[in-house]
Amino acid sequence: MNETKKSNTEQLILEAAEQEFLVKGYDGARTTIIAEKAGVTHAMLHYYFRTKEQLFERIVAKNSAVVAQTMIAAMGDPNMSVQERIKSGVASHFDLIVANPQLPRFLLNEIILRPERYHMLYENWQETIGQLFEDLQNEVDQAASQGEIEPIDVRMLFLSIISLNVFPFVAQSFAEPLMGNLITDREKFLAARKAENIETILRRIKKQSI
Amino acid sequence: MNETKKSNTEQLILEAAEQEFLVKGYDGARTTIIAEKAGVTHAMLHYYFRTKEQLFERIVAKNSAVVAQTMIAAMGDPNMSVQERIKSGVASHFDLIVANPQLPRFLLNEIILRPERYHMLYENWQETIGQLFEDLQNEVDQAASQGEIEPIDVRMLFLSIISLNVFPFVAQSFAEPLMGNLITDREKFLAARKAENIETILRRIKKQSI
DNA sequence: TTTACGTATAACAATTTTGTTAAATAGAAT
DNA sequence: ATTCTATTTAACAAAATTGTTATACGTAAA
Repeated sequence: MNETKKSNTEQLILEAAEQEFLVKGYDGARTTIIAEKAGVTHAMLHYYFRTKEQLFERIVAKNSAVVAQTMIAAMGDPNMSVQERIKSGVASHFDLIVANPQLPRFLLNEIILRPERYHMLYENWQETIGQLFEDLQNEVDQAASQGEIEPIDVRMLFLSIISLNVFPFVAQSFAEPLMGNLITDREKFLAARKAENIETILRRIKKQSI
Repeated sequence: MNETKKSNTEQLILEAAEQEFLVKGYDGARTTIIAEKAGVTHAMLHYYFRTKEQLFERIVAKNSAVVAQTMIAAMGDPNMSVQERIKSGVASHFDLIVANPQLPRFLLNEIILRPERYHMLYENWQETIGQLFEDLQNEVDQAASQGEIEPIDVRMLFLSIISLNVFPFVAQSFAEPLMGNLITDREKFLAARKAENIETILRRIKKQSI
């Protein structure tokens, strides 16, 4: 109930555009189809957003904030022990992906296709993420030196976390037919997968008994 | 030196098409650009392959064999102990991805966009993969019951393996700017990442000391 | 009421992209 | 030499996609 500020048709177009762009990407989406799905003539689309490009920008802008959010979430809550922090990081990152399951594939593709367009995003992200890496690495190093966990490069750990959490969504339609009944009950699978990813990451940093 | 059987221009077109399609996908690729990159007139492209669609089919056909190969590789060599089998599976799967770094993103996207087109692939894969899952699950269950490893659903394990191995390539251009100097030396990073993924998976199945 | 403004429609224009064709060329087979 | 075939070229046609414009409509302010 918070998006009624803008004219109704403008909003309808934005919603249809988001669906189309997220699923089909910039190249695959068609302005005529977007207009059709929005239930407006396709001239209206150009009236409100001038070009496909500008409409696309709106969708990217709306969604790229979420991406930064997910990356930060994956670093966990600093007010916790290292293990707890990482555990909460995996969990909340996973939850954010579940809430935006189409977003990763979309953005990964668009960034590969037109990297120039996303330079500005990186400048925002780089320092925030860099700082978080630094902090977390310090914590990890300290915990490792006290024998609480195994030493590890947090960037590698981070890459593992987002790999485990994101890939099943990027690859969903690929994996589904191969996994038998594992994925059929979506709720069940999501819960199991979340637990599995947490387990995998925690075991990775767990101190090996000698 | 083994592809000179076909006429030279046909081969040139195929090579250019593979580059374009793998990077830009079906929607993003342009037949004119492919022809240009191949150094032939774009009428030649239609002369040899009639339609963009048919040219695309050729590229898909050529590459989808590799995909089946990677999945099978990820199951490891059955003539080994379970730990060794899984370790070798992760390693050789990783190597296959390194050898075809653009393929995963390409196929994942195309399958999502036009699932119908890939039904035939699944029918081949499903039984092979299903059988491999069954065999491996038996081995794992047995090893687990003897206290050698932790019990686990091999499909979950498989999903983790391909997540860890594939995602960094799918997300390369996204991750690069965020990872600082971690990725700059590609050879070094690949070796480190391979070791990291093996370690992560082996720890996942390692029997916990009590 | 009338003016002004944002919104809507329908028809059209421009551009991009894919696909075709007729005629020219070159080389091998008869 | 002639015929036949595969290849090439250049110009063109068709389709799909994006973008524009002239005109109409409705509503709120003057």
